[in-house]
Amino acid sequence: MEIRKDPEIIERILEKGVEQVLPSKEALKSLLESGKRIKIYQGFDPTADTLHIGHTVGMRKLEDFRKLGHHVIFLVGDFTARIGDPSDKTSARQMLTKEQVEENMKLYKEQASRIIDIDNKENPVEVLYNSEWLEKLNFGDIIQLASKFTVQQMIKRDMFRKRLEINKPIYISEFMYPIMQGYDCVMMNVDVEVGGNDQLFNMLAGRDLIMSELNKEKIVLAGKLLATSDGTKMGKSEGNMIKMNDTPEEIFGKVMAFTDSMIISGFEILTNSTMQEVANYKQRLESGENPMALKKELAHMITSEITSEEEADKAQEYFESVFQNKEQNVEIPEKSIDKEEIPLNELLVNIEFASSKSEAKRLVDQGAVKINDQKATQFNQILNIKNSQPLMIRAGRKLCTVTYRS
RNA sequence: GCAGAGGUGGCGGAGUGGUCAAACGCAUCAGACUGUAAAUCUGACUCCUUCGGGAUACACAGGUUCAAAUCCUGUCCUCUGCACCA
Repeated sequence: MEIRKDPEIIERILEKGVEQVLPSKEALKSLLESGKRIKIYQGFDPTADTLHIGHTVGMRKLEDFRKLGHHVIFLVGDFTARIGDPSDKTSARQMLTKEQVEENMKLYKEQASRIIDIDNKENPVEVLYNSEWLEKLNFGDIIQLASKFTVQQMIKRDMFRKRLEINKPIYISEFMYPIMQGYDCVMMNVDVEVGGNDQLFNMLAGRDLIMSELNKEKIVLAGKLLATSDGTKMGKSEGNMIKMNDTPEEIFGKVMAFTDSMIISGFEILTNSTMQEVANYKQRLESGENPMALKKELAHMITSEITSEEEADKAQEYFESVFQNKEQNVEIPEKSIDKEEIPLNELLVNIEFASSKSEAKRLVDQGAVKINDQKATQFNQILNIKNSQPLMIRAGRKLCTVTYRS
């Protein structure tokens, strides 16, 4: 495998969307310029049934490394997912079962391949599962590993310290997570680990471990996190997180709901734009261009990179006509139900616009629900689905048409 | 192990026998205003309901009482101090 030293790609790896590189950017740079083929990985824990946009940050990095001809590993953290990463959790989390994890894992590879060329002919990405080695460890091995770390090291970690301060429990199992991640590094014998900045602690644990086990310096590349102006991580709530299996319309809409202060970092972190292009966007924004227009460009770009160009065009058209010009002669998402007649509140639950009938009722009471553009007032009114034109239902920001399916 | 404190809704945190589906704050959702932005104002925020109500709920399991988040007993868990330092 020939190793390329394309300065543009190297520059991008080192700068774009990068929070920090340890021990230093120079170290990584000289490694990339050495012509040696290096091994890079990022781990993804299948704790949810889909990857989300935050994952694409690291995947873009992996793709750049891959393009240069390096050995890239996409590690599925099927074992670690079951234990749970304590990062940014204020309280310990529920462990997942093996079945749940397997279920979640199914779509990961397909979704990742939208960003990374996993099956590339010349330089494919290796996909590994960490249960392969973690499952085999016995108690003796684990003690052996654990003895490489001290409690002092562990409680240096910000979130553990916070919990200590507010007298919240910290379980020993939570200390094991960084150790497992470190062991991954050792088993794969990697040179570089990529991850979000929230993973810094875990990644550093691996750095120490690989140093003592293999006498090798692993470089850690920590990516920026998409954050709002007040520093809170974006998408912590389910509703706003852009998932890889969202429809193009949803992706576009969710980007449009970004706070203005996220636009520039959105271009930097979530798209393939070059640093120069990002600087241009920043320039345009500062010169007083309507943030909304820029946000639309961002939304289009993100949507097309996750789905396709045509899908993004359609999503934009949909967004503009439905939400901006309030037109209706556009194709809107269609849902079908198998009931001939149904009360409104049940319908809202059925099409997942509300999670319970009580909630559906509340939405109606608050004037959030419209049927064919008429505000609905009766939460229990019976709708005839079978013998009518498709109904257009809107609840807050959500919109769809409902048809009968026999 | 001993002693003390404590476990309340997504989170923080009031409440110490009835007026508590639980103050207040944050988060969230909706309405108004907008650019599906921010800020602001308003409302909602367990579930079911024939919209009158009903059923669950304040760690868990029992008990006292007309009535319990609130009192009693047991269990589990957390924190602090002391002891232990294998």
